[in-house]
Amino acid sequence: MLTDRELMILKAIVQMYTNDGQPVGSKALVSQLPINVSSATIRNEMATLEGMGLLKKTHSSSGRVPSILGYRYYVDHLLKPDKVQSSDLRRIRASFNQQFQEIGDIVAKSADMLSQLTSYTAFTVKPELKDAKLEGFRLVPLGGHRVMAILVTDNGDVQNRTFTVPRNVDPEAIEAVIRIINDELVGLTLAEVFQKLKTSIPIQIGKYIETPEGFLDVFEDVLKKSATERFYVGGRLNLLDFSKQHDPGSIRSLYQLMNHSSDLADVLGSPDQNIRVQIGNEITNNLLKNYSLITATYDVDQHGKGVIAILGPTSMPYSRMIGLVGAFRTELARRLIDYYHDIDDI
Amino acid sequence: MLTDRELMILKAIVQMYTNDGQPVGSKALVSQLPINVSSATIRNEMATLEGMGLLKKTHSSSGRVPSILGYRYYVDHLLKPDKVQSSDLRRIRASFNQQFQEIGDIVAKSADMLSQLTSYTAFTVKPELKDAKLEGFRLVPLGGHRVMAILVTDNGDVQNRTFTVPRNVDPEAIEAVIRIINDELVGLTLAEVFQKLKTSIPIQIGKYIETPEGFLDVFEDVLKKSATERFYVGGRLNLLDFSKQHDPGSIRSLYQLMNHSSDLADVLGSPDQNIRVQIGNEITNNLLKNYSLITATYDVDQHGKGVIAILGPTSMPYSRMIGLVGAFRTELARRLIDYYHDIDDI
DNA sequence: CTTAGCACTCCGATGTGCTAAGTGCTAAAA
DNA sequence: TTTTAGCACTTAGCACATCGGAGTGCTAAG
Repeated sequence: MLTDRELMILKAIVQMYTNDGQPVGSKALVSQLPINVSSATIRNEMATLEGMGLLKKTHSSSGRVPSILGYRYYVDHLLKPDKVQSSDLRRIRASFNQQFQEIGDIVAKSADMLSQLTSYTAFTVKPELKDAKLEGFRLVPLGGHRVMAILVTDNGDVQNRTFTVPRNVDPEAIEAVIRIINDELVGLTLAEVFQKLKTSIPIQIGKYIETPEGFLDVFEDVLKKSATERFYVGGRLNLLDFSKQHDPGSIRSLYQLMNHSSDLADVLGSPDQNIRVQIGNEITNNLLKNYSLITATYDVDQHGKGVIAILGPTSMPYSRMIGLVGAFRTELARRLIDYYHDIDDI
Repeated sequence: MLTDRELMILKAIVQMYTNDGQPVGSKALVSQLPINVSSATIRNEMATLEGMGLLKKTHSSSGRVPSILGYRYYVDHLLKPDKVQSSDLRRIRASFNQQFQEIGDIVAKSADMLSQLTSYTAFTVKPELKDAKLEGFRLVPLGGHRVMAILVTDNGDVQNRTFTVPRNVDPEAIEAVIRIINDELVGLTLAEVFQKLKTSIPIQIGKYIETPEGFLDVFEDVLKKSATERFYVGGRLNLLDFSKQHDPGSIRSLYQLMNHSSDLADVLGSPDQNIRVQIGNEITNNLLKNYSLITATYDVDQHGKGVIAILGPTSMPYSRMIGLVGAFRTELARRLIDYYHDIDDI
């Protein structure tokens, strides 16, 4: 168990180090502490904290720096989330205070805002409704041989894609396909839709069109879009500032990671707690082992849950960041609830 | 006027420097030249070339490096475009050899290919048809209060956007609006459409809807999308490799430039010649004054002209790059002509 | 338990010497 | 007149030494 003074020292070291990035020496530390002891005493304490694995040195005669464990302890026991600055809150609200036409726009904007407020890289994920249902499907002829397929799900998502119809397909056949899809699939959950697409639907469509695969591919494609295009990244460039690793190779891999939504899904996961802080090698993905990740869910009532996250250096000012993420998630949830209220039938 | 030997030396220096990036000294140079002279002779020649401003030194006793003027001379008089490697040609064709659903996809893919082939950053611009005509306009109800607006132009461009209809608007009014737009605007050039949107249309629509501004904004928004979403960037990350300026500030500004299509339009311009090479400060934009830009148009017959470009270091291997850009532009043009052939009515 | 004092360590800045690669110049050779 | 060998000179880059400052651990006394 840690003594009160040890706690105080650990806390002070984390805060000083996250502020100016310099290893903290005993002299500098003693001048900041509210107690009156000599630097030698501090040195003894720091040595025991180091013995417990909470601090470490960058070289044999350097000041102390928190270890991963030290950050962990600080975050779990010492930290109190900062109240978010009112100017920040105003910025958030102002950015939400415009007319958005799609959920995606709001969530994308959120990633940008969050990255600006933190100067780090931010991720946002649209709310996922596990049992989202297919609400509507349209095929709109565009002239020539092109048709746009539009798919609407009951969580408000709209996806579309244009495609070219082979010349030998009869317009009536297309009508029939639309009818089949609307009769058979609308109202089902996406999982059920995928299921039926593999089984009964191809047979039914086959009665009208010789090669139903083309159509089904398009349909499946749009469905998948709806399932995967949920991730937004803001402040990619900030990575260049806070990343210590200046070798181009790992920076590249990081950027590739950010463009790959399935990898992002792995990294972000679905945090069970409300706000999760992962530090250094606690993050499962090896590329991120020198960074810290703060993840939080936001809850849009019956419209599911989404995720927001920020990625920064392990030496980030956790209390400010956690406060910010906490405030942001409630603002975002509120905004989305408003949005759904506007588009839903009453 | 330059002597033959001076030309030979200039050419060799540019080629050696663009190959390995090291300043070229008289000894190294003499060993590469087909003529039998001593290094002292070369030194004298290099001194005169430097006097003419075609070469420069990085420090008082360093080897020579081409100046902007030297590159210019090389590109204008000495260079012969490389025949593109057959393996590269195969890669290009393979990447085009799939079914694309939209022109934008082809052009975007081109930016990626071009950046991969060159290891630089590549830009592509969709063909622009100055007098593109509005070919169709659709409003598709999506359920709830949402409607998708779709706009098709006769150069094959499709743009869409969903929006929310105020509750108090009558479905018949929407029908009327669609009719008006189709009667009055379809078939006109985009410029004419913009014109009418400011004048007669609001009055006509005003008969059916109290606040026509909302509708017109949406319509105008989609129109603008069609006009501005023409730029694609590939290989952004390559910039990290070939950029000498490692200060984060200027890298940031460059990335911002790349995300700003109107700035890109300025930089790329509309090259009058077929392939234009701009070196260093010849590029109008100051951020790019340490790079070189190779721009080329491609011609899709009656469907307009587009632009492709690569951005790399001033010390790029020009002959290979120019050969590549030349080949790529014809491949891309061919592919797009095919595409239009497929979607157009025959 | 605390503290002053001291020996010790390491980083970083500064400076030195050396080498390799290159230059310009000169005077002789072609 | 052009070319060349030779030589003095310059510079970057590297290895190496030096030294002050910031920090530590340890010890012995308070």
